[in-house]
Amino acid sequence: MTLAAQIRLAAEDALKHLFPETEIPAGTITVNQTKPEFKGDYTIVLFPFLKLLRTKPDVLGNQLGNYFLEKTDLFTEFQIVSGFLNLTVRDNYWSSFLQNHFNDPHFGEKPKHDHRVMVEYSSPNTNKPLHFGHLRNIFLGYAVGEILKANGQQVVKANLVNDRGIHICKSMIAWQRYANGATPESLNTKGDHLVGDYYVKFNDAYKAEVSGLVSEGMDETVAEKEAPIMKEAQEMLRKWEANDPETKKLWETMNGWVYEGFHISYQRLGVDFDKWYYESDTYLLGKTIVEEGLRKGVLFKKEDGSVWIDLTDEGLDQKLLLRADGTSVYITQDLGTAKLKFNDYKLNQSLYVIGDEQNYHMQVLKLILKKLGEPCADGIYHLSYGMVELPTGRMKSREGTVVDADDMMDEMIALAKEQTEQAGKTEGFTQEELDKLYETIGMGALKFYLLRVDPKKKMIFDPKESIDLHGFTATFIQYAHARICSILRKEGCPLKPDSTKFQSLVLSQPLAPAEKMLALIIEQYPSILETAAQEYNPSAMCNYSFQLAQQFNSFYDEHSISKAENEEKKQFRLLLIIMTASVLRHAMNLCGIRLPEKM
RNA sequence: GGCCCGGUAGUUCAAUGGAUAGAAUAGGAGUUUCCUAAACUCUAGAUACAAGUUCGAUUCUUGUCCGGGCUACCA
Repeated sequence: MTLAAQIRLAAEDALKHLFPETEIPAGTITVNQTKPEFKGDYTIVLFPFLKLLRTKPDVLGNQLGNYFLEKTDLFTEFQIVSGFLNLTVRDNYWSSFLQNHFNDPHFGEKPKHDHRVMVEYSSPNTNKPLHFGHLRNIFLGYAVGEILKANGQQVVKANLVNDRGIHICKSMIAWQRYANGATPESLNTKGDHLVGDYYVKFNDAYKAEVSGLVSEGMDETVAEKEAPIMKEAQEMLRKWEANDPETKKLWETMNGWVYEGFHISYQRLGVDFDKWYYESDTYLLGKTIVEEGLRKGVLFKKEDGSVWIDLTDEGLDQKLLLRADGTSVYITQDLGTAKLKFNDYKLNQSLYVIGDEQNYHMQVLKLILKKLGEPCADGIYHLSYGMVELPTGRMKSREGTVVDADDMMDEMIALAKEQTEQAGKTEGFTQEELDKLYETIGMGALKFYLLRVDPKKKMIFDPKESIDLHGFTATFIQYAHARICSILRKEGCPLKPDSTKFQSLVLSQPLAPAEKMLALIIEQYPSILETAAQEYNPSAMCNYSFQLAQQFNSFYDEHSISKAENEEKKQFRLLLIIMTASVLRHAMNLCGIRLPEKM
């Protein structure tokens, strides 16, 4: 149990003893870290109890404080400052805490339990390569999955590939028209980029045909429907749905190219999936659910035969579920897929990492399932995140302002190389080690940059200046970690040392503020990890890791480890930095960020 | 029009209803005979506006203003 939780329990216990008549409502006990300008380590806020217990802050503070000193072994003293009870934690608490946990590479994790959750993320279309906006989704989904795992949940990471539809047909048509049989091999291109290029070519040709028709006097909206290339694409989609062998073959070939490209990108991004769903398998699902809904009277049929649900009670509109011709729409297949997921894995919960422009869609999806009485409805959670925008606004493929994901990775790694060389830190590395280091630094910076912000907030990305390797970055944390490793190497102390070595440590001298603060921050890690899981928020891990690295740097500057004042101090500080490194590694690893031992 | 989300230093981000609103970066001033200066120390700078609830509001409620998203028989 974390110290803050222990203090909360102790306070609860004290209040029960001191005021047996009064019931203290849950949640009224607030325990905070003491502000640096006051003496003490943790603070209990007294205000909420004053009215309830009809007492004064000084009186209550003294009662509580004395009770703690008498009944627990946690504190050495307390101060009362205007309604706040500031508690000073016994130094030996920190040393024994470190001795108990420094050797545990899983510090902060929770035991496994049988809560099954699926995290669906990435879910790309197969008509174009991944871009910068997708990266936020991918890192977020991966990190949330890992964070939930560390909290003991059974996680299935899933990718639902949108592999069919008119957009894919557009690429196929353009390829047929213009490619002359070109393949990724013949052009020496990544397959996803090749297919994306023909998607762009389609749009160019389409635009040209429309403006041609307009100049011949056709109305623009009519021209948009009548352009031959668009009609070809629609015809191709019909053939696909009719299982035309030739169309299917081309579709399989081109999708195959895209998957090869995606797999390279995913591997480089360091993310993985336990389950792949393909829309070509799932797009017909959902119709049976609709039929059942009709039988139950939850849905209704209009005169033309189309099927609807009325959500006006919930402040929403009526929503179409089946067209008049009986074909399904987007949300119909989502209903089916939602149920499929729960059946496949007996899930308790199903997370969808999807951009916030689909908030309404996801709300409707959940609501419909609820109205249909599907048990999976309650487990559905939309992990909504804000768009990544450029200073000039949204990225638009039509305007060519999309930042390609592969390019972005290359640029970051190049930046890492440049900065490392500039700082003259390449000595003592082989070329192979250097390349690995640049990748670690570049990818780390990219991931941290996208994860450090609260997911639900939209973020602005300025390709020219946004990404820095100084300040609130992964590099800062990586550097602190490398420094620790360097010290440990020189001290002949392995990263995961023998736990018997430090067992005899007893403090005879008071801890310096920088030492104590570092231990205090480390001790909070389990509660940070828990909160990050509850809120599905990896930015908590980033903020925390940065704070920890920052405190380490201050400590490092002020106190020497190798030349500590005496052996006792040296032992304590070694424990401190071993655990600092271990927690940093753990926290960043959950975000997919690696920390080098040397940089 | 309706619904949803956001508005905090010049900029990018923090702050379970708690003390004098924290960082980073850009700006100013310093630190290297000593474990990695990709670091450290000091300095200056912000809650859009107005009411309300509260001992206490960046946080909760309402209204106004600004920005974004959604509101398809597209996926």
